[in-house]
Amino acid sequence: MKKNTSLEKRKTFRHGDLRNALVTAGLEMARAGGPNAVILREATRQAGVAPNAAYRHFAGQAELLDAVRAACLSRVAAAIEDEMKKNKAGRNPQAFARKSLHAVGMGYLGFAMREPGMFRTAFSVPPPVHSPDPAHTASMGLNPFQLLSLALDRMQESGLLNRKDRKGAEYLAWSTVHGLALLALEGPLHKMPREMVLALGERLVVMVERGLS
Amino acid sequence: MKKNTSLEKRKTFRHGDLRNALVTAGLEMARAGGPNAVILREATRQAGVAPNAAYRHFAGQAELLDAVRAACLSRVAAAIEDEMKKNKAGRNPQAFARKSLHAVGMGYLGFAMREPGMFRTAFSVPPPVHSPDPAHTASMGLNPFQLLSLALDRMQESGLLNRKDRKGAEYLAWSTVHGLALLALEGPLHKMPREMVLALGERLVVMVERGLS
DNA sequence: GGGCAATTGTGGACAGTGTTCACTTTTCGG
DNA sequence: CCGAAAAGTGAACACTGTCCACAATTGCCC
Repeated sequence: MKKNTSLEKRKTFRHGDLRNALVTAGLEMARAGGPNAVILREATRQAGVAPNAAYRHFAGQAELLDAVRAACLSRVAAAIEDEMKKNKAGRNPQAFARKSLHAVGMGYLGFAMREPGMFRTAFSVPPPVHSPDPAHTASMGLNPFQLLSLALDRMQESGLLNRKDRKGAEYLAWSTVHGLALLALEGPLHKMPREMVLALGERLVVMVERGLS
Repeated sequence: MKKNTSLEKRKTFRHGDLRNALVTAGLEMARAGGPNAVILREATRQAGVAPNAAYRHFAGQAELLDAVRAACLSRVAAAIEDEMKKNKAGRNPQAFARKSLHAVGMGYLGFAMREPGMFRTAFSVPPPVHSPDPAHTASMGLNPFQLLSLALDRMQESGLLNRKDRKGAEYLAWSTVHGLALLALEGPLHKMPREMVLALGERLVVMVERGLS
C-alpha cells in the first residue's frame, strides 16, 4: 500500500490511501488554524486529487472534520497519559491519587497551550462522552474523560473523596481546566503568557482538589 | 431617523440606519447559529441593501462579527446583573458576598443555557478584558468580568477571602463556569439536560467558594 | 441660495468554498 | 475473464467575502 502522502504526482489512477491522506492534511490545517481552517478542497489539493474524490470517503466536509477531531482528541489523551506516566503508584495511595488528578489537569492544559489549534478542534463539536471508540484514545485505551475518571476513582479509593461527592465530579473538574484552556486560547485571556496560564492551572487544580470533597 | 429595520422596500436611496440594521440582523443570526452563522451578505439582504453597502460601515465580515460579539457580551452582562439584583445587601456582609458570587456564576450559566448562540458568539474571539467600552456593558456599566471582580471584592471585604487568595481569583472562578458552559453548549455534555447543567453549576459555584480560600 | 465634495448606496466582477451529476478508470471476486 | 463495485475525474451550480468603478444623495461653505 503506497503511502501517497503528498504532492508527488502519482502515476496510478488510484491513490491507495486517500482517506488517511485527507485526515492527515486536515489535521495539519487544524493544527495551524483550528476547526474553521480545515477545508475540504485544500485537503484534496494536498493529496493531489480532485475535490470530489473526498466524497468517496466522507459524506461531506462535516464528516471529514469529525475524523480530524477524533484524531485531535486522541492526541489530547496521549498528552494526559504522558503526564500520568511521570509518577508511579508508590506506598502512599493518597499522594498517588492527588498526583494523578494533578497530571490529568496539567496534561490537559499543557496540551492546550502547546497545540492550540488541535485542542480547539478536539472540542469544537459535540463528540459522545462514553465511547470506547479507539480513534479517540491513546495507548492506554482511554479518552481524556476516562482518564479523569480514573484519577477521581483513585481519590475515592484512597479516602480523599466520599461516594457522594464522587458523583459527577468529572464534570466539575473538567469544567475548570477546560474553561481556563478556552479562556486562554480563544477567550479574553488569550494574551496571557503561557507560563502564567499554567501557574493559574496549578492553583485551579488545587482548588478543585480542595473544593470537591 | 427612520428605523428601516427590515424588508419594506425603502423609497429613499439612503437607508438611514444601516449599521444598526446590520448588527441587529447579525445578532439574530448569532442567536440562531452561533458565530459561524453570522453572514455578511445575509445581513445586507435582511436590511434590503446591496452586499457592498456593508463595507461603508465595516471593514469586512470580521468587523461586523466584532460588533455583534460586543452586543452579545452586553447581553451576558445584563443577565448577570439581573441575577445580582435579586438579592440586596442585608446586615450580613458574608452572606451577601456569597450570594453575589453565586449570582454571577448562575447568571452566566443561565444565559448560556437560555441563549447558546449569543453566548458562544460573545466568547468566540478574543475581546480585551479590561475595557470600559460601553458596548460591552449593561446598565450598571460593568462587563461580566468586572461584575465577577465586584463579587470577589465583597468576599474579601467581608473576610471570606484573604488578600493573597484574592489575587487572580477572577480567572479561577471564571474558568469553572465558562468551562461548564462550553462543555454543555458545544462540548461532550451538549446532550445533558439544562436542569442538570444548572445543578452541576450550583455544585461548581460551591466548589469555587470553598476551594478559593 | 447654489455648487461642490464627502458620504452612502449600486452593479458587476472575481476567487474561493461545499456539493452534485454524469462519466471514466481501475480493481477484484465468482 | 469479465462484469460489477470501488475510486477518481470534469464540469457545473449556488453560495460566500471582497474589490472596482460609478451613481445618487446629503450637507456644508461661500
